[in-house]
Amino acid sequence: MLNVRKIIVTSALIYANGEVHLGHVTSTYLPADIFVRFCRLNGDQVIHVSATDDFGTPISIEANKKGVKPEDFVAFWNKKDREDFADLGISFDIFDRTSSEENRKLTQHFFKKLDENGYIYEQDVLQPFCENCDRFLPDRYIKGTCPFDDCGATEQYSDSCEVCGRPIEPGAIKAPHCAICGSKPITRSSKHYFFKLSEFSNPLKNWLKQNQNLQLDVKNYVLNWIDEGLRDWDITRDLSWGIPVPSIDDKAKVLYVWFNNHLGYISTAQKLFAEKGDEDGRKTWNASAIFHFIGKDIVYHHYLYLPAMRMGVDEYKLPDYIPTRGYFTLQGRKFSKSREWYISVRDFLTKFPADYLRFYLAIITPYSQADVNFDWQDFENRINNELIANVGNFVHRVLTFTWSQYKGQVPESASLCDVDKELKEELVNVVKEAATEINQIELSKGLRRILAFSAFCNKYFQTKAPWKNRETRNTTLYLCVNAVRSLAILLEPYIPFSAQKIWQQLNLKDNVSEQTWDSAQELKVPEGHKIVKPETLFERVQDAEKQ
RNA sequence: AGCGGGGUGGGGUAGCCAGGUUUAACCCGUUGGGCUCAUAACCCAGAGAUCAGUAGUUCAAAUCUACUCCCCGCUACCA
Repeated sequence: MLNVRKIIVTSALIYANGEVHLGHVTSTYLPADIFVRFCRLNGDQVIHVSATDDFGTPISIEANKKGVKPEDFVAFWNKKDREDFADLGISFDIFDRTSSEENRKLTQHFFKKLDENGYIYEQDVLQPFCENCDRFLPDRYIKGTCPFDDCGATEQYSDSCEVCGRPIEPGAIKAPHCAICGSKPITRSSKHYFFKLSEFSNPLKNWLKQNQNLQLDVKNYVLNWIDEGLRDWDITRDLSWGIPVPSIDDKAKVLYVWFNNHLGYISTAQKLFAEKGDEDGRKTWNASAIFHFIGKDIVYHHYLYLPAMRMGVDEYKLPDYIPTRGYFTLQGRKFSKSREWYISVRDFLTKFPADYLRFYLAIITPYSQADVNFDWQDFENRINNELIANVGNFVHRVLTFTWSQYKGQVPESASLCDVDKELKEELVNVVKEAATEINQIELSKGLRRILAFSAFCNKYFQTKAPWKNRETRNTTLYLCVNAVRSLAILLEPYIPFSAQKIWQQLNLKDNVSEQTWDSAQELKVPEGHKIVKPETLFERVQDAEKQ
């Protein structure tokens, strides 16, 4: 292990105004976590970074409505999100917030640098203004009637209609009124800062073309976007909840959330490095492979704004990978909180173990922008047939056999027959092949490969029939117990809680997460080792379809 | 509308980017058999698909190209 890989993995920041739901988990947090856990087993120097995205109009409005300070509002969600992630086994090395001191500083630093380098300019824009509230009304501070004749829904935000789902052009909304007090806004001029995104068209194009790690479909999508012509980007808002624009004295003007939130990846990683005594976080950042896991709803921000800003400042390297996954649907219908068609992590965990969710989502989520459908019947089938009947069954039959026939002591191995040797070869193959898939972020394929190994083990056990072949059963069980240990390691990235349970039933030292991936191809459980009394690993799922 | 993704045995999917190594794979369901260590779990054998349609490229296409039909998603000043 001379060349230890240095890896920084970030999960897209969750907006601090609501609970973690299955959509977030599917596209971002679970894939990132599986990958990170694998890297840890693999001996890489890896950190998993995320944070809550604390600023912006919606938070400002909601805090206002509830009569609490935005600071307290986001602190509440930060705590709640942490708990949800922890219970799901999402293992962050640091989970911070974009409103941290570190991120404020870095954001202002970026603004100043971009300004110095000539990428920022001022321009007056006409903004809706509420005279009653004495404030400008950005984004979602305006509500009105959907302008499409066939819809006409009332009380819609001015940017898009929740009822018909169509985006609304600025200024097109009918009967506009202030979302706070309801009065009719007037138009007033306001000075805004713009980032010259348009100047980065060519550098962005070159970077996209030259980076071989980006998904082809996403890359083409973004390249098309660039060809249509990039517009400069308004990076300020007339709002008090945010990071102030440095060097101006207007407290009611802050930097746009999308200007600062992705800088949270860097500031948070640096904070962690500093805590570990590494004061030159920039150097470490630039020496690492950078992975930003995201959902396809934020492709623009991560493939255009983020790299352009880093290019403009030229201090922090660009991402190497931006694993992007698709939209989440529930029973074939679009996931939507406002239409009450969604499942939160918290709700799910009151009904089923975290590993069931991890397993199911991991196996149905491809490495592409294709949408992922959560179906309760399918969930039940896969858990019962692919997790329990395959993995659970193999582990359980081996351990209970060892317990009842050998009083829990792993028997001694004799010479290996061809079938035994085949099992040993399969062990080496699965360790290598699953690692290849996971390294390519093909997490679903990696899991399928491991399941194929488990199925192979069941077949092996059946073929060897240790319950009647007394002369070979010692060797059979010796190999099978070792295969169980290997499965625990291989499955740890996917189902860490269950993997640890298997580890404990095997009565092995330390935690399964502290093992090395490659050790899974070895037969490390010694002859004569004593296991503990096995217990059922998984409960079958019955009638998953409710809610 | 533009762009992107998809249409594979009864259901759900993989394979397609790097065409032949596939007699098209996997899970469910289904037919018959076996086993009884194991959570009605496990194993074996079988039935069932001209890979949406049409036309091409090629010695060879589910895989590449063009067009057509259907489904879904995205569209920057919305996190």
